[in-house]
Amino acid sequence: MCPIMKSSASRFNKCLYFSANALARKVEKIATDSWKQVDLSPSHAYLLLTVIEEPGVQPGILAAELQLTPSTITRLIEKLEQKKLLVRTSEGKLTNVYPTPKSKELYPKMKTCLNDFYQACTGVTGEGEIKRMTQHINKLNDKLTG
Amino acid sequence: MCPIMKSSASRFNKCLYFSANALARKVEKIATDSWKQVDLSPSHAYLLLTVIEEPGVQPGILAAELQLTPSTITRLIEKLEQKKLLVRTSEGKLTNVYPTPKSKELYPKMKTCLNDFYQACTGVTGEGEIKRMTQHINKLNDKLTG
DNA sequence: TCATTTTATTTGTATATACAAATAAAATGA
DNA sequence: TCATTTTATTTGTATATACAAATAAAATGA
Repeated sequence: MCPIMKSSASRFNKCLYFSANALARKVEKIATDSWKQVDLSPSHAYLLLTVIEEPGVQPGILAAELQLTPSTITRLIEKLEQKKLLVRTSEGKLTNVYPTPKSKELYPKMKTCLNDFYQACTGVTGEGEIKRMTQHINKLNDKLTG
Repeated sequence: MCPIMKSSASRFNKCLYFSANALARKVEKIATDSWKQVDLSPSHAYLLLTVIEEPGVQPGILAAELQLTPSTITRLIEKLEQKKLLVRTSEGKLTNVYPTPKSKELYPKMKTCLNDFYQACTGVTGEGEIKRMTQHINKLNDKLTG
């Protein structure tokens, strides 16, 4: 590869498929590092945060908020239940998810992780650019969902 | 959820982790649809395209160009070998990957898929915005790579 | 009121990808 | 020149996620 090329340069760097995937993987890695202190993967962490902040939230709501499918939400909840970080109660077809004392105890540390992640991102290119970027991506997301 | 909220709106829509992942999954889905005509997943398709255009390319080069790890490249190659779409030859520690007649025959159809994907993306928000977006993402990717 | 449809969740299974370790060849340098 | 280090690739295993089907409860409407 030509040494002047930056890392994203390739036959496909014009292609949104590559750019979007590469970005997601890199951000995933930064997030994974940030959440290591509490021994949670990013998606488990965000789900748990949501449950702590909205006790009793239902899986369907979690799916909508985290933009994941219901089946993925079920799998994440199962794992966190095993770790005694949350509990499920069922009534009819509805399920409510609640934090446990253990996870509530973890909450301040999780806030720190969230902040660490944000710092790690803004450290690379500056707060303004990350915010703008995130907004742009959100707007595109909305259009692609439409 | 407040009905005025757009789909990306949630407690975390300020978070690059969510935005980047959600975008990647949506783009992945559009790409998957585009490549269905040739019965290939997007990553298999892009790898195969690269091999057809650079016969003899080595796995390490593919990893760099497609921004995937070498182990993922090996796995993709194995699958495409099974489908008789490419072959590997080894000499010492180096491996060369070549297209087969079958894959060369597929090439024009693949070009069509590539174009379909591009049309599907630009159809949503316009060609200019997709190009700008992709460039911005690439720039951020480069910074995150260090 | 009860058959039908819709909604919420879970289960079975598959795909995409990565990390760490293994393998094996090539390059290096004392 | 040969022991050590580096490089390229593969293998074993794990994680994140989705789709389709199953389940089961609730809502609907004739």
